[in-house]
Amino acid sequence: MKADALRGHLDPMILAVVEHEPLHGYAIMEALLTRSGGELDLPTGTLYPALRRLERAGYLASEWSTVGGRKRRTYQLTSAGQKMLASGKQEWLTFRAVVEGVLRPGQA
Amino acid sequence: MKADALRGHLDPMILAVVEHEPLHGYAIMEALLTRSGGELDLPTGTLYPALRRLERAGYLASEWSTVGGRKRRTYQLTSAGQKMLASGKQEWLTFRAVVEGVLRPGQA
DNA sequence: TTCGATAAGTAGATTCGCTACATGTTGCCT
DNA sequence: AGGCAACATGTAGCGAATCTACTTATCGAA
Repeated sequence: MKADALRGHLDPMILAVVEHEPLHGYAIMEALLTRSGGELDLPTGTLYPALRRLERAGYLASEWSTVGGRKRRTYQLTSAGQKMLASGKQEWLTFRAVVEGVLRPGQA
Repeated sequence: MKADALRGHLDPMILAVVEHEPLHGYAIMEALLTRSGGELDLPTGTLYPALRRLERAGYLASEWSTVGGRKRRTYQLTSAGQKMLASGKQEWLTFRAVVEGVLRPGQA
């Protein structure tokens, strides 16, 4: 999968992963990897800045903790983040329809 | 639809539009608009540079003509472009599976 | 004769995912 | 004991592609 195919789609994906349970960065990476069937293996230089961006934008809130001697920053969805996620899901459906309307991927 | 959702997906869409008939830039814009149900209204500052990029990359070939006093540059798919389009369609399916695996857009 | 549609382009800004680097802990294997 | 994989977080700077805004030009209709 090409690098910048992700552009503009990563944010809702991150929000989706913490929708039902708060997770720390590393766990978010693992969740994305699992949910994508091993396809989405984000470099830390992508994920961590993205998380800070989402927090700065008010979609995530974070809290530090220490588990087994390791420091974790755990992120949870804010109510603004919930709205963002909902509209992100909707936008995805629109986007998918647009691409498939043009691409007609069923046809060889 | 957000601006950079398109990132990395525009190229195969352009190639798809000229798959069965060569078209000039303006007609490609219209075809994208039509096929996308009015959603994909590209600014010329996006489309024309993209076409030159695709030609430079060897996926499109162009030819000038004059129709009704207006100059047109008509683009057609090269054989490299055909391969690119085919793999682009395949990549789209992968990408869609990745996003939907993470997003689970059916769930509220 | 002005305006919308047709037609093609460039310059420059912005954004964000990437590579590469930096730091530190824990626990297993040899 | 030493080393290495996994766990955990982060920054600096690059590059590519889409965008806004602008330019130029023709044609037909109001």
